[in-house]
Amino acid sequence: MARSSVTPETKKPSARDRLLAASDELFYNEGIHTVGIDRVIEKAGVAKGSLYCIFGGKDQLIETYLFNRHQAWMEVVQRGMDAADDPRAKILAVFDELGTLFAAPDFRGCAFVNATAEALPGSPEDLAAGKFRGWIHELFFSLAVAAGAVSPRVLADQLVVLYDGANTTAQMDKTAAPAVVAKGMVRMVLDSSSYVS
Amino acid sequence: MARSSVTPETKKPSARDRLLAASDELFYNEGIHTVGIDRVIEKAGVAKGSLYCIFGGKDQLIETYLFNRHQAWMEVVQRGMDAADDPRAKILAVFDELGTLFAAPDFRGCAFVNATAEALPGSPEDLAAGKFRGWIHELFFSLAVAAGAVSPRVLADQLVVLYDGANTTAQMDKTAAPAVVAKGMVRMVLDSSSYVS
DNA sequence: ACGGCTTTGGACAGATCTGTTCGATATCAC
DNA sequence: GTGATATCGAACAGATCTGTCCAAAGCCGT
Repeated sequence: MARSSVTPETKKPSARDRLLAASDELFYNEGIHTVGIDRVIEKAGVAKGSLYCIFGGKDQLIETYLFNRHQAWMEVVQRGMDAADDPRAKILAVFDELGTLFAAPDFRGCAFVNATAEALPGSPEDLAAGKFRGWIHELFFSLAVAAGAVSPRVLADQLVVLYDGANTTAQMDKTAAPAVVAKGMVRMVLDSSSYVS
Repeated sequence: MARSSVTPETKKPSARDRLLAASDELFYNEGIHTVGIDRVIEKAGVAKGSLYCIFGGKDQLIETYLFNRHQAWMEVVQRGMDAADDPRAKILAVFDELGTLFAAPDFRGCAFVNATAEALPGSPEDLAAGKFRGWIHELFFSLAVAAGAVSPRVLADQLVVLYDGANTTAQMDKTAAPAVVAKGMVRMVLDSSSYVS
């Protein structure tokens, strides 16, 4: 998944990349606190010493894991929005991307919501989640502005709730349907909010 | 909070109840895997032997913790709905209760969503979350039917997404506002869905 | 007051966790 | 090849975790 450094596509990935791939899968699937370092290095096929040489500790590994998740998801969303022309279509495209995300067999909810569930305030997980939330809010606010909504703040808040709702419902009920349900409500709030253009 | 057995209100609570009060606070605030048994028994002021005599192990303590959370929340919602007369008002009442929940200083999201974040499939947490989800869906579906919606299934699905969205957004952004935002969208979907009566 | 039950405190076992250390080995640039 | 660097393997330390055990002390109904 999320490659951190620019590694040539040839040969076997570096220890760092194998570590990141393994921690991504394990942390996401089973939870950050649930998974020990030993599980990660075993899956990555990397010596424990290398992990502490490369990352310095579990905390930094977690940080990088969340950073890469953030980065990868931003890129997916960006690509989805690029394929749409007008702001309204871009907003809907975000929820389309959510739909394909939910349909992935290993979907287990938003990594940041899950990390927050087992994070103490001020922990690396909490800080990463804060950055992610900032991005989400900026994304929907700028889209709401671009869409020419009379109250972009209101529209953005609604979109955030629908985004989070789709995510959580899909995770808890193990179905991709909430993406469609949320998209319907997105159309509703878009229609209810008056446009300038 | 959630008292499990019928204990007289006099004197100091039983070891079992102190254990449940402590685990409720610790598990909810810091996560289930994050908190060890020692923390729980220390906060409860109970010997470790008592815990294993009363509950048999951490798993059963977790089960009871989640069971009581489910029970307590059901009662709050029920009381809120009882104070409303028509189905539409009952639906809105659920989101009002969410609002006061979010405003509580120790709100940290839905206990079942958080538990699922660190739970493996088939674990006690996962099973408890499944029961909770069943209740949520039944609740909104029966309310949708009672409200005379043309497609109660559709309305119920929308309400579930709005419920989950309000919860998650409030948790992640540490604000009670999503209850109001969601309530606005609830009115929207209620108005869009045609009524028989 | 007595007997049954709960609870206590603390020691103990075994597993697992993070993190450290270090000599041996693989890899790669030159 | 040679040297620098990355990585390995494995043992080790110290903390923490769940769970067990048991004799002593407290509590409660009768």
